[in-house]
Amino acid sequence: MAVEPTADAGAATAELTAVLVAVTGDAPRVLTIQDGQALPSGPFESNHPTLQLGLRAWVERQTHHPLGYVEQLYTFADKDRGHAGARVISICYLGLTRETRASGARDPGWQSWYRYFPWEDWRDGPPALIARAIVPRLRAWARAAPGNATKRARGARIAIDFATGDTAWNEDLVLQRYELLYEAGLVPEARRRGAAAADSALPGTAMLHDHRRILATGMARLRAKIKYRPVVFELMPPAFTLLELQRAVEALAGRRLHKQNFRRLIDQQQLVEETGQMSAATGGRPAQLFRFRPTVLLERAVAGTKLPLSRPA
Amino acid sequence: MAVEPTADAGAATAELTAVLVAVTGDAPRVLTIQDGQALPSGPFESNHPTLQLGLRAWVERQTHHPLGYVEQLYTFADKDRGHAGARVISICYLGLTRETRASGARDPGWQSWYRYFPWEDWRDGPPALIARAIVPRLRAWARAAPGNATKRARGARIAIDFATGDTAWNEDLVLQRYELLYEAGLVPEARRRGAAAADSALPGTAMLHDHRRILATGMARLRAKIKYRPVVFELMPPAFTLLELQRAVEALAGRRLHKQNFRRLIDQQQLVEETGQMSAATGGRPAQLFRFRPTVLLERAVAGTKLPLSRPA
DNA sequence: CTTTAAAATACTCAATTTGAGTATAAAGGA
DNA sequence: TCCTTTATACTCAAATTGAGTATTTTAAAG
Repeated sequence: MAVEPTADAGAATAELTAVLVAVTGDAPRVLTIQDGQALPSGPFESNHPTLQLGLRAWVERQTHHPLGYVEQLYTFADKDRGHAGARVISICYLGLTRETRASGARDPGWQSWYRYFPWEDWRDGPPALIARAIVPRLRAWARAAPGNATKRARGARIAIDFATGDTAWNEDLVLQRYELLYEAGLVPEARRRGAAAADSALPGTAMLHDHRRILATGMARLRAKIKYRPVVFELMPPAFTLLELQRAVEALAGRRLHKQNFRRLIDQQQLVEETGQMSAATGGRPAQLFRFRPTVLLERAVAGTKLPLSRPA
Repeated sequence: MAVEPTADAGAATAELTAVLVAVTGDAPRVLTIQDGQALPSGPFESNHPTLQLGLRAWVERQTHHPLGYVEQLYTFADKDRGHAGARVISICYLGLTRETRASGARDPGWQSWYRYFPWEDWRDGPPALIARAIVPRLRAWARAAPGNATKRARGARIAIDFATGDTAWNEDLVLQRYELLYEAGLVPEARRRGAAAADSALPGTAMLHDHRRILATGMARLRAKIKYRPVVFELMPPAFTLLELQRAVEALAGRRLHKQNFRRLIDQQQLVEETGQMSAATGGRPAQLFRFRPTVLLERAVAGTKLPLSRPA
């Protein structure tokens, strides 16, 4: 077993793809190119010591944004990823960066990620399109399954992923939901492959190649992560109010939090400290401005930064 | 930004590396080659539709083991990974498989992972070598740091990773601990690079290339995962007693569990069902044999399969 | 100057979950 | 018959979690 790679057995081309996330106000943003149809990606240049540094340099050169937290997402090397012939290995990263408002001009590259996944935003309750468009079509697909076992299995997946049964909505299942819709032929990307022909389109913008799947992977990872690691920090400006922090988390998670409990947790964990300054109130009583405690940066590998995502509803 | 990859900008060679885990009795095993000095790896053959299928086929051909759960771990493409010249992209996977006892003959390829990380096994309390050998040397390294800020930062990392302060031992930090030892020059692998020269060796077998780091990554991932996903199942035989299940989890986590609470959780989550048969008792009162409920396989993407890893001590 | 809306802030409370026990039953071997 | 080993049944207190009420502070609208 195992072995020296022969000269060209594993020959391939490597490229980087990035899911760069920022939060502006209450919108979770992702950086796109080609009019919102693709994620930034490019060839992997081999003059960097590590992949991660290569990605950092590349992103910062392209976007002029400092990149806070970076994490590897997934590596795809599936056969028909568009390019025929030589296999392309695509190494995908998730990157978090501070609010983007460059200089007044809204950069069109930063899109709300709910543009691509409208069913993922439950901040104002269950999106109507789930009950109206998604579930009925998925049910039809389940009924059309070959055997009885398959029918049941599909039904169970629908119940779990879209909370139609007694289980509550689970915001982490972004990728599973996308894959379910893909298999059911409800997204246009599915048409290219062998899957069932795509029905009339569902709301939600498609992307080129498998970029929407990559975005789903990034969203799922980030949503899972904010529950036990203080990564939101990377998305916040140097000083912020607690409500702004809460709104940022809500934007990412796609659901509302209980304000009092959110604050209880935040100060139990001693993640922030007062700056002494107050915010230019945007309506009500002025709020204190906080900053992250410097030790958080070090401890970030550890503490259980659980966030009180509220339950069923 | 972004772009068509040019002809040879991202040229590279791809190889697969696998961390294959099994549990026999109370030993967590990992499949190795070259007399326990390396993880199985080989060139990535491009005639498979997806990476994962490629890995599966490759592993099953090499080891004649059916592969249960497979998950991508990490992709390395760092410059000086041994081979000079062309960059090698190494895509690493974690794979779980059933108990290995092929036919009586103990396969020497399956090694206890604590052979490589003796400080990670806390099942019989804190390993003596931590207090005796590791912490003193790490402290010396911290004292030798250039600035005061660096000294403090190193001290904090030691406290968190090796539970010297008031925080409890966190079994998930396998990778962080390895990297700390690496930076401190306490593992022989560090000698090759720029890091401080390795001291007289610490207990724990080293591996070739960066395979020990990859193993650490796999261990960390698996330890984190068993807490919220029912992946242990992939490691168990078709029928097993609850104690055997508990021992398997303990083997992976490297710590003891509270028996009664473990069982409470197991049946709250309805993960198993009785087979009706009893085990050939190994000493005491015979135990019932259980099997996993078939639905678990489907739901495995979901349920919070929390395991009661016991606290501080 | 009063009213109102938008927040911040301070508490309370019940239900669950968690960690850790004690007590008892069943089996086999010395 | 005693002893060891394991299974199994309960109990209990502490901590955590989810959800609520009540009160205060400010800016802006009327």
